[in-house]
Amino acid sequence: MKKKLEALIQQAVISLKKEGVIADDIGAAITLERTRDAQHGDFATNLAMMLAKPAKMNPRQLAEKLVAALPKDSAVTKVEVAGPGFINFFIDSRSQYDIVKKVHELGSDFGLSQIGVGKKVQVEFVSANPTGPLHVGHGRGAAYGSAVAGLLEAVGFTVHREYYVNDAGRQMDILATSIWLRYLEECGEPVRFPDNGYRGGYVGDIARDIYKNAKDEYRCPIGLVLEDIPKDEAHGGDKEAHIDALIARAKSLLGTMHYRDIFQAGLTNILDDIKNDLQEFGVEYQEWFSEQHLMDDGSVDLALNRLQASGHLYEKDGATWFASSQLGDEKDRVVRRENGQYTYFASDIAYHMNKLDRGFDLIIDIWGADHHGYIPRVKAAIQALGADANKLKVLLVQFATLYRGEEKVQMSTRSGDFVTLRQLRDEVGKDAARFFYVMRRSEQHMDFDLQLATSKTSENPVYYVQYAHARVCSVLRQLVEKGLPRDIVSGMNGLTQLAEEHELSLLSTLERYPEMLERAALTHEPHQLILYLRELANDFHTYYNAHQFLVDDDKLRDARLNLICAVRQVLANGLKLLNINTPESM
RNA sequence: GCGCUUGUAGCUCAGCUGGAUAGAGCAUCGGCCUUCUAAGCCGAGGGUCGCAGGUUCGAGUCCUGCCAAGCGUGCCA
Repeated sequence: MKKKLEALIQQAVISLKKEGVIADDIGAAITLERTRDAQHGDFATNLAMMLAKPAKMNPRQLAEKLVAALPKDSAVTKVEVAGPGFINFFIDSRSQYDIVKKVHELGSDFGLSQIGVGKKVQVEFVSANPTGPLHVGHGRGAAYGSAVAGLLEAVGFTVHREYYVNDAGRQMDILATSIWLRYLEECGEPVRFPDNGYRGGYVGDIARDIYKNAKDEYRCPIGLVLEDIPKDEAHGGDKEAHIDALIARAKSLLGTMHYRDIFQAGLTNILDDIKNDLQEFGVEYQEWFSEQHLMDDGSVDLALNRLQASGHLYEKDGATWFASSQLGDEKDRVVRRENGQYTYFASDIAYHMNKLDRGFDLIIDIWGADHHGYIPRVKAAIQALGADANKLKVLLVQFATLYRGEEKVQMSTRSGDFVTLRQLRDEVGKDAARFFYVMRRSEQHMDFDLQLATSKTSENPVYYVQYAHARVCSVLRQLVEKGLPRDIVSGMNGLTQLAEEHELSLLSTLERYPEMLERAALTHEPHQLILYLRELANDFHTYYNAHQFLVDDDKLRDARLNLICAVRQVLANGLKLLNINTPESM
């Protein structure tokens, strides 16, 4: 209907141009929107006001001329000029009934569109370091990322969901060393745990597993481990130097093979946990991409060679720098340290080169908002590799600030003091967690009160939407219990009986679903979908309280049942897209 | 200091990319169950859209300057 009206308006503009009322060269981007107030009809355009100035005409006069030039259409009952120059369209309510048939015919396909067909999009999200279990901050990225991916798929894009596994680098060494020290404790060595080590209980769990299987195989006397190690922070030293020395010591005492055993035990264990966690959260990936793999297959070298060849690298102070400041970054960045090691950024350049080489039309990275300063350098890298920086779209997710009632919860991965995603799921369930996470705009700060969210009796909006779905199911059960017949075809033929205000309102909300979905997908804003579902549920609950569905009049009953079944279908389509359950009873 | 983001009802947040009288959920107050599930519905109160200018027919939305908060500003990841 919206597209139809836009076409009509376009024709009116063309004919006015032919008459010379408006100059040919005036651009006319038609903005047609649904009215908020029923007095303003169903759709309205501000076109006359937009064109008034270039056409040198009074907006209301121009609006009158536009209306006069508008081709007749049976679906449009009235067109009027209002206010400062709005053109309001009133739609024949009979044409609105078609939506019920359409939903019924298309079923779970209703709302899908084709605008993304033929385009490949990569969505990389979560990508938390495998140094510990996912916490509630990652949960938001997971819910948001999978919702964005789902939306893009719904409008036709081919979506590749990917998790970048940071399985190389210093953090992983710190983890491995932490595990080894816990293991030594298990062996009975009097270990003093480093301030900068990973203190979470899972580290000890992994260490105990290793001890159970290997006994003393990896054991070294603690005296040897600590010999000549610089002081830790608690003793007036530098915690970074302390842990780095411990890592080096672990490697030298254990030897390459044994060190790798510990390292792998940590990586495998934690990564499996993350995979399992996300799966239970309803998040699926097409690919888990290993950073180490980029190192091993020479991609990092290749990427740097390409930057070297195009003149974007230089040497200074013994390190290799990327001249990103020439491509919009604040300053140049080191890619290879003085000690010969690549920086994290170097492998990230290689990773994005890899993404580009895979031929995606659009690359979406979803990051925590604390990484926003990183965007210019990655975009610079993409440009330096000869690609269009606009191919990369970085979406930021603000971390949720956690509260327990009034008290703010401090979180630190290192200290192990954090609420895990799994804990959250156990307490509030997958559905509530997903819904809650995606309810707000992603770049918006979000206060997450655990007491409220973990309270079973809390007024959680997800129940509100699910309840509407369950209620329709319940009505259909009642129909059977009362032994009443249902004739879908007759109901479709009798849709025009649905003239109550609540019914017309539902029809128009249903019709909005596809365009809402398209917008939510293209703007990467799943909260639009949540908002819509709450609105649809609200319309339904209001209708439910105002009118009886299982009335004696067969025709009317059939029509109403068809309407509420369409509501149920759309609720289900939206909830499934968000991977939230659609209970038949509650 | 500089950069990015945010500032809307007591609280948590929407606001369709510049439109008509700024909305919803909690919370507060008042109503609705012998009738398809009250996890629901109806109603009321509650606002200097951080502040001050500017752009124009029209600004919560755009531009500038302040104020406040968060994050970033490593040869960390």
